[in-house]
Parts: sequence; structure tokens; C-alpha cells
Amino acid sequence: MKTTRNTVAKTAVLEIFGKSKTALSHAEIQKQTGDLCDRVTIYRILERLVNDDIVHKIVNLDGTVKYAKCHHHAQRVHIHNHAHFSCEKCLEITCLENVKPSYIIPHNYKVNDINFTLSGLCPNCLNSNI
Amino acid sequence: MKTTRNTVAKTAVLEIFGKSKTALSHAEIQKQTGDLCDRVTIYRILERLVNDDIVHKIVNLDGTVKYAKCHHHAQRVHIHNHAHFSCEKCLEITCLENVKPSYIIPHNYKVNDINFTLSGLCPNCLNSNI
DNA sequence: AATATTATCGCAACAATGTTGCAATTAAAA
DNA sequence: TTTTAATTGCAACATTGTTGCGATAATATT
Ligand SMILES: [Zn+2]
Ligand SMILES: [Zn+2]
Ligand SMILES: [Zn+2]
Ligand SMILES: [Zn+2]
Repeated sequence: MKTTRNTVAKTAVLEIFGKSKTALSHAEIQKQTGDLCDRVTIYRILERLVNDDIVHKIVNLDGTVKYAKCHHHAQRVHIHNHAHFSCEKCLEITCLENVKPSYIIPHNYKVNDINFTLSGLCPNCLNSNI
Repeated sequence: MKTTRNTVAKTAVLEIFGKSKTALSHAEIQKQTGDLCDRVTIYRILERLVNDDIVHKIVNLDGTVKYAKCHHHAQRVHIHNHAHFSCEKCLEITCLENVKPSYIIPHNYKVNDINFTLSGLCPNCLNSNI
């Protein structure tokens, strides 16, 4: 029954997530923490936060991995079935909490998790594009 | 107007795709080609095949990248909007050509590409699990 | 068939990202 | 305060992917 501890590094990472409107990569988090802790420590903190359902992992079309805070706790089954939008211009990735795909899949598949990522131009970049 | 060439390496890679029922990673392709060509060459062949809409790239939840042959040519716009299934047990990734997600996204987003990956247990592993 | 063009390749070198083992540290329980 | 073990730092390694450039070879041209 592993207990979880509040370390300075973990607290700092959580604070960074709290201030960010978009998903963050390991590199971005490391940049913001400066030399507070080791590179590996951030990897391990992210791993724990994902396991504890505090943040979720997002894999983009180009293979980049980002993390975002979960805004949907207190559910029996914790599934991230909302869409993510990846802007090709500003490269930001945001959660679209209200966009959820519907689909029909053959009954002989058992689905445990889904990943639904849309890429294109976000509202900001769409405007500045005109 | 760059012309494309049929090299032995490219032919071998295409033949491997032809024989495979599932999506293939760079490492898997390299294993099957043996020492026919360099590692980098396979990367470049895959890059060209993707650009020519002969194969499409699939990014999995765990970050692994695979490629699968396109079975839907002769369309004006070549979009891979079908779902992909990633089996957590046998680790195989397959195209579900007939499974396409429907969704509603705010009008101020411009969607150019989508990635819809389901993970869980494939029919094979679901059966052998009982 | 011989030659010219250039797409493709091999190789070396590099970069980014992620993992593992282990001793040292430190948050939290006793 | 002492004890426990979760967490960290560091070094070392693995994987994946990219780039530059001279050499090779597929295709077009003569
Ligand atoms: Zn944008
Ligand atoms: Zn999200
Ligand atoms: Zn399976
Ligand atoms: Zn596919």
C-alpha cells in the first residue's frame, strides 16, 4: 500500500500544471523547474501523477508526448475519452473536454482506453491566419 | 517534379507490408529486411511511402510509431480517419478500416487530420484469455 | 549500348527522449 | 526522536530519429 509523498519537486510540477492552459511536455516542465531537480526525477513524477490519475498522457500525431491535468475526478472508472487538439502552427495541445467521439466497434474487441487527437489550426492561429 | 525510383530496398519494404496483416514499426521492418540496407534507408523509405500516400503512420498510446499500407486509394482527399486498434497483450496494431468516429467540434477549429486509436484486447487475445 | 542526370543509399555523427540500478536523501509514520 | 521506505541524484545505457555528404545506382537521354 505505497503511500505518496509531497516533495518539493512534485509540488513545483503540480503548480506548473495549475498555471498552464495547455498540455506540457517533459522538456517544457524541465525548463520551468530550472535546476530544481534532475531530469529523471521529472520523468518519475510524471509517471506517478499519471498512475494516480492526476494528469493524463497525450501522444500527438508527430509522436510528441505531453501531459495535462485531469479535470474530471471522482468517477468510478477514470477514462480520458475526450478529444485533444494539436495546433500545427503554435504547436500547442489543448484538452477539448466536451468533445467526445462516438463510434461502433465489433463486439469481439474489448476497449480499455481511447486516444482521440485532432490536429489543424486552433482558434488563435486560425484568426491570425486571415 | 521529383520522379520516384524502384530500388531493391523499397521493393523489399513494400513486399513486407504486403504480407503483413498488422501495422509494422521501423524496428520490425528492419528485422525482416536483415542487412539488406542501412537503418537510415528504411527511415527514408518510410518517409517517402507516407508522402506518396502508400502507407500511413500510426502513433500509439504508448508513443510507439507504426506504419500500415493504405487500402483506400483513388480519393480526392486522402485522409486516414479510420480507427486503429492496439492490443495490450500481443502488442499488435491493426487498422479498423470500417470504424470511423463521429464528433462535434466547435466551429472555430480547423481540423486537418485525426488520430483515433483504441486500445484493449483484440479478438485473438480476448479468446485465449478465457 | 553508352552516357548523363539525380534519386537514393551508406556511413558517421549527432540529438532527443526515455529507462535502469543503486546509494543517498528526506517525507511521513511510529 | 527514531524508524521506515518513498523519493531523489547520478551515471550509464537504450531506443528512436535526424542530418550532411560523398558514393551508388535507377532511369532518362543520346
Ligand atoms: Zn495555434
Ligand atoms: Zn485531456
Ligand atoms: Zn492481441
Ligand atoms: Zn490504418
